[in-house]
Amino acid sequence: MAVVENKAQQVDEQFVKDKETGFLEFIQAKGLKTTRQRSTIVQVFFRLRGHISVEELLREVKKVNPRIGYATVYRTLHLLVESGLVEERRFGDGLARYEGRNEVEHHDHMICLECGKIREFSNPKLLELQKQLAVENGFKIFRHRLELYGSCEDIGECKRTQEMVNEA
Amino acid sequence: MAVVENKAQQVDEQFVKDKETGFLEFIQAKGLKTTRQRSTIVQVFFRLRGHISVEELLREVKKVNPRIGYATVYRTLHLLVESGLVEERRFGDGLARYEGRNEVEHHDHMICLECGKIREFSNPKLLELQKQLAVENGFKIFRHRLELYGSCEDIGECKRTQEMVNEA
DNA sequence: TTCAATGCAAATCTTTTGCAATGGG
DNA sequence: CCCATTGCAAAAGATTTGCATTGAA
Repeated sequence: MAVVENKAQQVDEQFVKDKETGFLEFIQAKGLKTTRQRSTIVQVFFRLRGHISVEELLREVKKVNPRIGYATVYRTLHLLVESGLVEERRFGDGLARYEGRNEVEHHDHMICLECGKIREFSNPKLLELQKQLAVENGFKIFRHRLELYGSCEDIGECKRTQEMVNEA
Repeated sequence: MAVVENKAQQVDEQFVKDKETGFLEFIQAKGLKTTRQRSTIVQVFFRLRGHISVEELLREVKKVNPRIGYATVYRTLHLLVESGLVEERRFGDGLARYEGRNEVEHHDHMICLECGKIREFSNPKLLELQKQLAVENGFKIFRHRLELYGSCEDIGECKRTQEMVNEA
């Protein structure tokens, strides 16, 4: 088991390192400075998976360097978005979440209103249809966002999760 | 011209009255009270078109009754959303916008990042495809949101708008 | 009469900003 | 050395809430 974890960690570390390199290139191209704080934040961010809120990120960042505060995390996150490595999302609760780009090429979201689980999906026909509709309207798409809100109860996911929560 | 405006106003008033009735039914079904403020806010809201921010709504509401404040507008808006007559939307600038339901049955949005214009569109094939994808994932859709971000420059809308702004 | 609704101000929550101190290039 | 970056705290902006007063049923 320790071996498997090490393997996974190595893969992760390569992924994280690539992202960090990409960010440093962006930083340097803009004539900005590389700092310990920025490196820490970027590394911690790309070790996390999913849709990360600023609060979650700061909590993890503080484990590495407790002196880093909200301001620096916000500022670095904005740079990450500007660099194109990260996307900002807002799902309804008024608070931004951030997601590393290219974890999967592109995807949309199904958000379960019962259990809060967020599932990712993607479909080429959908992209094609969107592009077609844009052309019909003389509109050029830079990016899009599609969110399906509903319930994943049908496949028992919800109930299972709820029960696990209740049992805990 | 005055005649045309009257005609339009009459149609509007019928629409507004229908919405208000629907809201009062909801209020009474919940055992809540109908108040002057709530009527005012609902009427003013449904006379407006488009994607209305709380600030915009309050400004208009104050023209009718200047004593009404943010709190009541927020609270009434929440009731309207709960009643299903109104939908809340968030486009990226961190501030909620509200839109009357059924103005058009359902529609999605194209948001121009150059000029900020928001165009509505809708397409049955899109709905069909979404439903199909949901079924494949054992997911039941209650509602969805699709936003295309890009540019409407191609059809000259942007430029025209920009020039008008510059000339002003 | 009773209890929900209102209006105001204060509180909260997320995000941004000013500024003195720090530190990269 | 110079100027961008940091950390803190204060500010800003959107939304919610506590509470005394008002008003609908």
